Amino acid sequence: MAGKRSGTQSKRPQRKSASLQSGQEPRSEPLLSLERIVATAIELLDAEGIDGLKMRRLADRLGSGAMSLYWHVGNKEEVFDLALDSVLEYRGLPEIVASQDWRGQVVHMLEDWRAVMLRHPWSASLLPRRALGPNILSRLELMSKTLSRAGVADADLNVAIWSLWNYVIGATTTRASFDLSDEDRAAGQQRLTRLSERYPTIERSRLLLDSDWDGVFRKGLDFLLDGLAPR
Amino acid sequence: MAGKRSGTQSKRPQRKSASLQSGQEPRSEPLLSLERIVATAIELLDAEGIDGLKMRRLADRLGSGAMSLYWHVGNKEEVFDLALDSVLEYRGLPEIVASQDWRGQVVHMLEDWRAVMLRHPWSASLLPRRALGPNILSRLELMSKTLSRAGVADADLNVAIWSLWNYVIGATTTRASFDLSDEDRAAGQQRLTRLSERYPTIERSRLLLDSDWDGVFRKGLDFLLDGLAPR
DNA sequence: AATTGCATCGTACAGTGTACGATGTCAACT
DNA sequence: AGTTGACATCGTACACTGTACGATGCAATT
Repeated sequence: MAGKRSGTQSKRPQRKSASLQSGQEPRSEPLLSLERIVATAIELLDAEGIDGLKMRRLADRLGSGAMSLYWHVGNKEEVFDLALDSVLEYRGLPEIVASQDWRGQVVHMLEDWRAVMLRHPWSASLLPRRALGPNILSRLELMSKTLSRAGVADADLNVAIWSLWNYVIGATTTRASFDLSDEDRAAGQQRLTRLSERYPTIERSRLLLDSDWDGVFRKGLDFLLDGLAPR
Repeated sequence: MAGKRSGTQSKRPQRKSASLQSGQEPRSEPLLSLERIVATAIELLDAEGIDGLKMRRLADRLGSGAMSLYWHVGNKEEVFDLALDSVLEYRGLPEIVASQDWRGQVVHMLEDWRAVMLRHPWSASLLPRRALGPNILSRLELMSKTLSRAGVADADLNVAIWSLWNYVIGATTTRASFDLSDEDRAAGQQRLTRLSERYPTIERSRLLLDSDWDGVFRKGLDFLLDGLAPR
């Protein structure tokens, strides 16, 4: 086995989860905290992409030494996990959740999801290979509840959820991978037109060039929902 | 700009594409060749995962020095690109392609796609962040052609293709991320049951535990196809 | 024999994540 | 007041990574 991933609990000092019961402030500004680390990591990821996140650079932005981070965090992978889950927190709109239009709710939840991941393109390519954090699970839970209340039978529930999940994940990761730099984009287009005679159908429909991503997402989602629960 | 990605053509020596017209054997066994490098890289990826592919280890397996690889390959990223595209080559079954059952064809192509990516789990997490190679484009082209022949209007073609693509990508990446080591699996399950009171619906449907992945994939795909082209 | 292009390799370097221990800080207890 | 000990920060060091650069061998051609 080559597995070297550490479990959920490490034997590191690792910092206790919040104060036990001595409910007093940590005096003034902690200088370093999990929240600040994660927030700054997200900034850095947004600005520099997935390969731009280095522990030293993160520490620089925080005005601390590199090794100081390891008091709050077990390793770099944990930073990725926390950043990903943090970004995916669902700030649900109560008025929509309270409505009876379950289809509208589902569409809203999924479009919100997609919007978040497109705002932070690194999250799309990270999601497939990281564990499920609490915010991700919350989104799944909320979706389950909505579908269940909408009358989807328990037997079909898992199929419905996974289908929608798959669709969103696929759509965002694909979309994110097309959000490359202009340089890459130009190179890709050049390569494609050079090979256009080998892919005539794709070329004709201009599949890769001018797809209306938002519209395509919405229409495909409608098709999927039609299949899941014909109206 | 932090972009350091190289374009399609590098100014490296890089090896000419096949022999020009002096059609003679390169004497005996080339010891090193693009094909052998890619094949060995796939072996290594299968065995050690995405982080297990190091240039030195790859060279060891090939019985060569590390730097020798760079004659055939521009950089490590190119190895990923080649391995990914190589694995995704479609060995279509003519009898199925020739049939008139377009829905069967589509299902077959997508299940084959999924099977390939589950056989090489690293490919699932790689696909979202790499460029589209010729084999991937071929698969898209074949799908386009099939759907087009099936009577899907040009206006709906892109929606249909992207929806199916999204579904497959999402399903395989999700599935692959659940194919962790037993250790991780145990830790995840433990964490989930510990938090089960916060996710009652998920817990009840056992969404994360005993989903029948193959069945779910097939059923969801049927739903999607129903929506795309009601029978 | 000399040249030329192909292919391989050894060495070296600039980064990377992080192990380890030293050091500072502050609240609580004696 | 003095001591302790948990919390938090940091400097240094190391193993390991991708790969730039130049030396070296080798076959075919001149």
